[in-house]
Amino acid sequence: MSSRAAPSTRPVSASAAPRAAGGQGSSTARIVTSITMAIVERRLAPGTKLVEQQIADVFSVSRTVVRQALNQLSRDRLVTLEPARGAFVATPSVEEARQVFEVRRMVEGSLVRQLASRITDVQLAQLRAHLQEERAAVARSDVSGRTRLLADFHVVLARMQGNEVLAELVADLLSRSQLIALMYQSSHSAEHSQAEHEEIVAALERHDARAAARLTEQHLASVELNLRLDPRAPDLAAILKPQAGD
Amino acid sequence: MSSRAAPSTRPVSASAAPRAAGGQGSSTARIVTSITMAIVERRLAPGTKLVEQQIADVFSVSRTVVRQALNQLSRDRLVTLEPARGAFVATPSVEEARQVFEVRRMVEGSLVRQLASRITDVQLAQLRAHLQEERAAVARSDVSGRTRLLADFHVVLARMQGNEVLAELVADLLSRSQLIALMYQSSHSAEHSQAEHEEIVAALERHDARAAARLTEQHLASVELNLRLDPRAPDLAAILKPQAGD
DNA sequence: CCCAGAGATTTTGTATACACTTCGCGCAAG
DNA sequence: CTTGCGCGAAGTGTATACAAAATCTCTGGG
Repeated sequence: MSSRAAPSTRPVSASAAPRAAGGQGSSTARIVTSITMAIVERRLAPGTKLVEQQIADVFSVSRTVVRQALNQLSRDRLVTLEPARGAFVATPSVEEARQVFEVRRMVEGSLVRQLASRITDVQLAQLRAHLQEERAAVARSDVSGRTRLLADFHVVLARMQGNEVLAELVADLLSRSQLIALMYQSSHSAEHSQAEHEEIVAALERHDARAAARLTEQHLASVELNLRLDPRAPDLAAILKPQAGD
Repeated sequence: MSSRAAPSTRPVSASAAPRAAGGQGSSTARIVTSITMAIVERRLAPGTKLVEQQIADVFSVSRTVVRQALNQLSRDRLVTLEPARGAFVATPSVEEARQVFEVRRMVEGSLVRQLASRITDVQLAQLRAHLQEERAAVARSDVSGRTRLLADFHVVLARMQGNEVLAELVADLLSRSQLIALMYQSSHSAEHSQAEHEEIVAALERHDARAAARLTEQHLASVELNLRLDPRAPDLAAILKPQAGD
């Protein structure tokens, strides 16, 4: 039984985690999950200060545990820790957003290119099932569901490569992407994203590596271009009016 | 001044860190650096148990701080945390080793391919300077110096893309690679690695993206193939005789 | 001689306490 | 009315204390 590297508590991406939000792992994992969910589901706006004692009260634990959780979250880039000042929900800069998407294009492009040749029928069936779920969520305007499914698509692809390190990397980039997406409110419609996913899967079915990679990179470029990455409005702007979106 | 994303205390790779090992950052960063160095310089064998109080005594701090450091190290995959059992120097499995190298081929391949077209003369000069240092270290059989330089080469390349997220990712994969390399003692000679670096830079000088990418992927494959990744000898073997190295 | 189990010891996990830094408010001077 | 200073409140950083878990040891039985 080749022992898995480490548990590492990655909450985001429901498909991977059998047990969902409520999590019953170690108390610190529970807090990490809760805060991650809160950020991704935009109940916690970027820039929000996270006071240790308040969080400790909410979860009925000591600050010790909360600090551990905040440390983990800072490694995930969902939270930034300012020495002696406290923890804040991260406010990724425009530059960081660009960089994250560039890395995603590189990683996911390569991933899909390789996957195209080796993908199995079972995996293709899995993908088609996932696409169906996406379509359903989009159809019934299930916002939080479709957001999760559209993100999970990428993690599902990563897992299919059978490379856990890669899957975790993609999951990591994805949680950051979600924070970015909600900060620079995307004009990219869910329908559009969903349609692009269909195209990628179609290319994979044809085992057309070149097309699959190109479509993936285009998809990510398209998502990025539809962010409001106005260079004149640095992160501050988003911080100053956090209530804008929802 | 686009604010950098986060400090994040990445000790490995000296070129990036102006201040070296002795580090005077926050006490927890100091410990992370020290332990990282110790692992990479193989003074701490894989599988070694890291007892919190012992470390606390060494650095004259409380366990609180040590625990933070161990948490960070576990996020870097240099240490694994077993609940209620303690922290151990990581013993990456053969499978994990393969996966890390696969991801590196994907990421660094893409990176070099892109870099080939946009690389500047100044950057090429930097690379040539780095190669010279490598040659010097190899020539004078400076083992720890050449190990560091050969690893840094990859981080230097990553930084040149001007993508901090990417650079950190590569640095991350690199520290894991170094742990892997020392666990599955490589038969890959430093001279060989160094020569391959020369070839990659030569391709970059010609702005030959295809060749540069191919050479990079070959280089990484070559490094991986020269590891003693004997499938019959799982991680346990290395755990059972932790005192071998030093 | 080997194995199993209860108690002692070590070590981790969590809570609490305290010092030091930062932030906000008020007060006084210009 | 504005501006600078200082004091008080709030919050973080670290140490210590205590409880729970695991490991080790020693003893008794098979």
